[in-house]
Amino acid sequence: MKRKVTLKQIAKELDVSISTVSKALRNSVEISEDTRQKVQAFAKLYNYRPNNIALSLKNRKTKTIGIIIPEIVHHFFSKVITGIELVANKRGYNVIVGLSNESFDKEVINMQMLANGSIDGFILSIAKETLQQQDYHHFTETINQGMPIVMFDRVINEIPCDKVIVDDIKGAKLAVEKLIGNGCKNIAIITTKDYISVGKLRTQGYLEALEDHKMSPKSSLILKVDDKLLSENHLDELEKEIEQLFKSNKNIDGVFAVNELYAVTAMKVARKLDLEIPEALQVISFTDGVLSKHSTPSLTTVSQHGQKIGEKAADLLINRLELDDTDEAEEDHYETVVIETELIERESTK
Amino acid sequence: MKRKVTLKQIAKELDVSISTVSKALRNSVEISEDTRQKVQAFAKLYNYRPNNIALSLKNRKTKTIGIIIPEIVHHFFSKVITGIELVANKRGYNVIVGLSNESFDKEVINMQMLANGSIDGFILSIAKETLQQQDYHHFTETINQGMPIVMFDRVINEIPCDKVIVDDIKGAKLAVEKLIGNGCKNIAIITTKDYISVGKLRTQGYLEALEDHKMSPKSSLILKVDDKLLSENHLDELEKEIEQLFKSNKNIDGVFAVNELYAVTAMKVARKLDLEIPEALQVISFTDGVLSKHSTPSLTTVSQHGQKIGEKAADLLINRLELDDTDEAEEDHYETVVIETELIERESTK
DNA sequence: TTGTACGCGTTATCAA
DNA sequence: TTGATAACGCGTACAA
Repeated sequence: MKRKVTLKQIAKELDVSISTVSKALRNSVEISEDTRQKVQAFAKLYNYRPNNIALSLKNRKTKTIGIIIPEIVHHFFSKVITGIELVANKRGYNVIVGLSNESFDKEVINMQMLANGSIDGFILSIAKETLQQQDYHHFTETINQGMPIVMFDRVINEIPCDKVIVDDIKGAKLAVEKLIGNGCKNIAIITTKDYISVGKLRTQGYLEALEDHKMSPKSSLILKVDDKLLSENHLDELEKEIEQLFKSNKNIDGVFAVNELYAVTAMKVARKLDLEIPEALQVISFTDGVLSKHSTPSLTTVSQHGQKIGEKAADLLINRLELDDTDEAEEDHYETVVIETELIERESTK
Repeated sequence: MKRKVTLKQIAKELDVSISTVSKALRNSVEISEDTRQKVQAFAKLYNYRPNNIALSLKNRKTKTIGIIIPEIVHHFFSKVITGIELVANKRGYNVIVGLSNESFDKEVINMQMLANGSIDGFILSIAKETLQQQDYHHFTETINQGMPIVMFDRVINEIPCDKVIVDDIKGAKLAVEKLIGNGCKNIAIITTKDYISVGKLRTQGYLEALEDHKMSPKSSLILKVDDKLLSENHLDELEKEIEQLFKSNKNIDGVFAVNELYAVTAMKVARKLDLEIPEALQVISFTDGVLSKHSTPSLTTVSQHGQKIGEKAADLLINRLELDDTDEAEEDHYETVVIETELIERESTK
């Protein structure tokens, strides 16, 4: 077992100084052709690679991006990571992942672990618990220490950082307008409690679309599901709530769900109640994931382009990391990029 | 913007030496109660945290695990990551993720990037292309340099390292025997080409189950799909192949698919051909993911317990990393842990 | 053309 | 009880 070879070892072996080796490897003109050859040959033979950690310490940058997301078993988030990783690697960065598991404490701890030199900046989406508690000191502190953050999807406007979001309101409007255009008169929404910003915004889009078309929203058609029910363990309760919704509003002919799971579950309940899709009931969901594509019938969705979000977030972060320190104007100017949503029509609508 | 505070700055500020500060913070008895208090108060005020990179350089370990997987937008792999992250964090490690995107080159490059000091060891699942080319030098080289690897799911027996696998053969037998027990006489398998080791093993389990029950396998019932068709862009072709299978073998009454997508697609084709599930056709799939749970009908599956695989892999790796260097017996002894599969019965079987 | 010295932030050892 | 020094691996300014 040959340990990783260092400059020092090469130097000793070849009986030259460390800096000579270093220079020779970087093709410095200071070094004679002769020794350069010799050193490079030796280095190649022993498969020399500079130690990243030493470089990080020296350069005071790690070329690593920290990602903090609520969970990874989630089509949207893993798409975002794919996008981040793609751009990061292309630009010479690595990606280190922390999961908050929707918990405030884990989010804080994870950020602390990574902020102590392990990474150059964060890309993150905020945990539900953090959003509820509205305690954002760990973000501001991180930023104050000079470590940039890019937030995506679940963001806080007040925090000074770059952001990548989808236009949830517009996307929701798009969906609801599609239902209206298809002749739906009584459109229900299945959404989350308001402290989930995206849920709130999508609800807002729903309401705006109705108002724009002179359809007065009815509170009985707005189902705000407790997000505990999002967990796989509470599908039954979710079903019951939706069944209740359908039964007490027999005239529902359109459903807009703020995520795939709600939509798929709604379709399941509809089937149980013998509501034909899309004839008697049309369904549109936010978030274009695997479920939508492969459900029966397949779901019309508002796609958020998760990968594009990740790519954009990574570009924003790396751009900032590689800003000239002199450019103070740029440093103080934060961008909020909106990634356009897209309506993908499938079988659940006419 | 206050930069991260270092020992040096604290020392200067308090007019003591760096080593005094260091010791005071680690509660060394060498330091007087007085200065200890003073230093700790100051450190707390300025929110001092030791720099990870410096520690890594000094200790020659990073407390970071490198994960290389083919893709992350995949229920199984993200479950595994969840498991790894869980154990890693609990044991004080971070997790850095590289995606091979099923490409040999990206796998090699990613490993090289990380192996230069960024991490202490790898947990990985091998890219398809690597399996095809059967070029494993990057694994052996990494191991020879003293960096341990734990492989999961897609593994190579010949490589000396710990491994975590599911018993694909047994799992497949379980599934096929369930179909046989339910009265199926003509069971088809939809699998991958043989170079995908898990596909091959699951096929073997299928064959063994048939033979154990004196049912002679028919080659016409074995559909080996080109894995190009696994991509979302080629669903049509996949459907056609499966439709062809069903049409030329009208007596098929059971299908065992080696992954969810094949199974869901098979069900879709079955519906098109008016084959009732589970009355006329029963379907079982390997890999328990979101699709299985929410498809119509929901799928009976062989669950691989991805999270458990991740947890075990992380434990194996960290155990090895924290082995006493003296224990050579342990060092040379590699373990292969088999995570039991479990048949989860849902609506697609009787 | 080559080598010395320094610093990145930390800890361990040894000297004062 | 405190401080100076070396070392982890690297690159570079400067000296030889």
